[in-house]
Amino acid sequence: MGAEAERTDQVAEEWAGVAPDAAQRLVGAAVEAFAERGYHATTTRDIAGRAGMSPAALYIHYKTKEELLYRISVTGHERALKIMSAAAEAEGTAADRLCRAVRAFASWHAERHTTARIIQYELKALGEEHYAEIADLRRRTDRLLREIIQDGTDAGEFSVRDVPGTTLAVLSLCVDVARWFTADGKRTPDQVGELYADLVLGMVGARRP
Amino acid sequence: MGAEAERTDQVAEEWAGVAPDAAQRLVGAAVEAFAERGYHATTTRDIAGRAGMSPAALYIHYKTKEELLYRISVTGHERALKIMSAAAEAEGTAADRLCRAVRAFASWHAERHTTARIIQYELKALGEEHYAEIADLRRRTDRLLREIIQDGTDAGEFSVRDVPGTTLAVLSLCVDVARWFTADGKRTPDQVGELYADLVLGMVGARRP
DNA sequence: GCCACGACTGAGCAAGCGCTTAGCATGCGC
DNA sequence: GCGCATGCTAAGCGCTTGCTCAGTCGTGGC
Repeated sequence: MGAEAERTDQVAEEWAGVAPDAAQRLVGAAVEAFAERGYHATTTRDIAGRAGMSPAALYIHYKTKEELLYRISVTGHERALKIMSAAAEAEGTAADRLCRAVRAFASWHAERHTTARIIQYELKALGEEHYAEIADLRRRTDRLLREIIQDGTDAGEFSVRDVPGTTLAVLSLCVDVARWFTADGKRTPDQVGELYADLVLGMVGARRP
Repeated sequence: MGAEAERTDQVAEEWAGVAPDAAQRLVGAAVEAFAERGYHATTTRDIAGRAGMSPAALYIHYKTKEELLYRISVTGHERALKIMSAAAEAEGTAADRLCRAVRAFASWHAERHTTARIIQYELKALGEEHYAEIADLRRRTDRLLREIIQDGTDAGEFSVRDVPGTTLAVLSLCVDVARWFTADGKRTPDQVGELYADLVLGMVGARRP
């Protein structure tokens, strides 16, 4: 199986919950097209074509092209938030939780770099109300990470001068994986997660031995 | 003077070398428009309008809309490379040079976040030949940073397990400043540079006291 | 005074955009 | 067998896009 088909399979799996089948194929096609060319450079004809349908079919399942972006954005942000909250609520020291959080968050941005690229770099293309909803999900993700870093700092595990600034930097580092990661690069998503967890522990002054 | 006019002034200053005046106003207008809405969402009418000219005037000074992006991209990448090479060639320990490099590189991405946003996030909109030229400038920037980190690791100043991976992460961290930085935020570009230099020294296991 | 020339505009072209509409198959309840 | 909802397509509408071109304006050389 070639890299192309593999990715298509992965995209399909990611949207397995969407029904009916045509709607699922459309959202999968949109993810691929948006990630490849950007939202504004993607045409509704392109999306429909990739899904094997006529341009008009798109509008039976989605009101506008922006709604497709919004659905992708909500699903992606919810998944990212879930990953972060799973790590935040885990047992263990702050260093354990930070390590888990960064490893999972960074490797998700590598593994699902197509979806991640869209949700991180096409925010401005969302409508105003949709943007506000997404911004709330983003704030919640940020707060979870900040709390871990604050906990570690309070407990003396970390040595961090600027907790909000460091939180911002760690999030930014993980998010930007979606920009540079490619499936044919020399690192697997897991390796990226490992590397990043190690680097971030260094950033907060709690490098593991 | 309002924030709007201030930014316009800064943009004008950045492109002060471009002649004639109309070409300079056009490239400044393009920087603002591309950074605000993205390349594909910006129309040539918008650029010309911001420069106080008719749509046709653009084509006297630039062959296509893509040429404007290319000029912005070359200038921006050359400036970023110059910043990196100044730090790389400086006197001092590897930690000194890394600190300088990150401080200058990150704060440039904050200070000139409009230009930086374009050159970092609109690469795919470049034509093939133009892209190849830009990719070369990027590789040179990467190499300079990697050499600093390699030097520090060889000298025992740093403790880095994966030099190319860490280089990628540091560059990614600095570059992504352009995505989240806004002039009305609570951090100045210099403060971002200071914070990031400190965090990166931690990443390489050489945190200053 | 007049011409040549570069800078610029108003009008507009061909192509492509997001999206709509009318109509056609298919499959279900009865 | 029939009516009808559903999922889809072919055609195309109104508009915007990047870009062009004929012509106007202001200016410097002679």
